[in-house]
Amino acid sequence: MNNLILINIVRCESFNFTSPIQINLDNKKIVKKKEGEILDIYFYNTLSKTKEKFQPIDEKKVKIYSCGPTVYKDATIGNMRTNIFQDVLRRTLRYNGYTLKHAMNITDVGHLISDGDEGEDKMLKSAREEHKSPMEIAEYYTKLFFQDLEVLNIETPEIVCKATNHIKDMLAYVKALIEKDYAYETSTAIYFDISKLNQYPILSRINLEEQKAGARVDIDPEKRSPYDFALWIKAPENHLMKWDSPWGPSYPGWHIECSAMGQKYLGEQFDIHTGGIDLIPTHHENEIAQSKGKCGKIPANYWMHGEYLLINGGKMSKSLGNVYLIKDLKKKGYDPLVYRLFSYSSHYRNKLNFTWDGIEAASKSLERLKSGYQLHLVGKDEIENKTIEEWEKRFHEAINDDLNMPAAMGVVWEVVRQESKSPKLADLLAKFDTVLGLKIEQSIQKHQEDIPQEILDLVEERKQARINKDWAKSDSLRDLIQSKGYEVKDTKEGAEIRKI
RNA sequence: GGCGAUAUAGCCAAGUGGUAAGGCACGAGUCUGCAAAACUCUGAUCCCCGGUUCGAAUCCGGGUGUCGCCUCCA
Repeated sequence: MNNLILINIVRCESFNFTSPIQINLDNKKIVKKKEGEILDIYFYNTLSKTKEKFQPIDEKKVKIYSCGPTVYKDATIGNMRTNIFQDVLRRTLRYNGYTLKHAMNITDVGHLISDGDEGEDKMLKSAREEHKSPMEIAEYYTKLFFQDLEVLNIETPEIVCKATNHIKDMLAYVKALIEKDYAYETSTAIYFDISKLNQYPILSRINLEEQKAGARVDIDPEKRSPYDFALWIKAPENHLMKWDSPWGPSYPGWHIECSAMGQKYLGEQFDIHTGGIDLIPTHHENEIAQSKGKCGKIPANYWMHGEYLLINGGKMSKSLGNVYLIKDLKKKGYDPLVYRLFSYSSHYRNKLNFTWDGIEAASKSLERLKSGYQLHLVGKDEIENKTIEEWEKRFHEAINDDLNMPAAMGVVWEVVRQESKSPKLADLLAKFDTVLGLKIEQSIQKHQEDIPQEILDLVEERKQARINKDWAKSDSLRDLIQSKGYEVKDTKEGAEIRKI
């Protein structure tokens, strides 16, 4: 096992634009606690199905594990909703004075698919379709993923770990499970034996006896229970991604990477485990099973899950052609931070319905928010500290109440709308923005197309006409510009041109 | 078939026992050569039926609708 060899992996060394561990310097910016500012935090815990008071293992440092992206395809705005939720969680904990140790995996080993191409690995499918090596695919999509995080102002976790860099750790984990008799070998794989657990499943209230096991999937006759899951899979001959192991050329199962890396970086028990709601019944259930088998413990004390983003009231799917990416927002001229604000219109545990009308509404809101901030910045009114403290407390209570962003935004708008304008209120909004992450201090980023010289000339001509107060000419030029596909608006800073 | 979620103004959405936050749209107004932007103001008794209570959107029972999961999935 010490002589771990990569088989058939092309250019795996080149996949190093992110090192296994990234240190995020931003994490040093800690909001200091003042006297009387300490408030309890409450999180909904999927384990208990209730909202619980948050009590970290360490007094000051919170350890979090997030299930990260599988990098064989584009990350959708749905994926990004979960990432925004996780980022708000980070920022809220820091607002409360905690430091963070947050680990996120990059799944660069594919998993079995069951929708048609039986047994073909997703990573390999992408590789075949795009005529690239699996590592090139992974590198490409990982890069795109981090670009999305950046434009959404989502902080990079302190630790980012790739599955393929931790094969050794996973193998050790599986070996330990076999030694403790929680796993068994068949002709095709190493399976986890759920009958050895005192309780399975833990997160879902499902009676396994009543489930029609295997009704929609072929049952492997060698499995002791239909719910036993693969820890390690023996690779077919033509399989591209495989590693040497005590069971020959093979590759890891879906759940083992999170267990192995989570334990490696955060220990046998840490504070919070996050992910999308869809991970509950299978992935997180099995992660818990693995950890109970190896360490006798549930790995995290709090399990937090983000709900789905719906598209026009239904599920996002390729077949319906309603899969949207962050770049689609940019194409339509929206700052991706508009999507971030849009996500605050609903609580993270509720479904949120994506519509372009909703994005347009959020876009207007973001502009107004920024404008409100600017108005306060140059204000001269006096505001009592007591009033500010009151707002601050209400905002703080909202975010500490299981990240209730819609309620928090209510407080934000009260401050924005406040009749008395004062830089103190601008400061308050800036403080709120350490959690919101909307960059309200910056002017809005318009993703404008390059404006042709012809249009620019017409705009200049119109500018002269306006100086001469030749309104008829000015208006006819505006019509002409519009007929050529551009819209011109007069602002304090001059004409603003936008492609229609 | 099993599990779960949800139903609040035109749209999005907080609120979990004391008489409905907020955003967008609409409308009115201020400003502006006009338009746009910006700013101010304006709207709902909470899916239906029954119950508990001094009092329910909020608790209980029964309906109805919508959505998700049970297969890889944020």
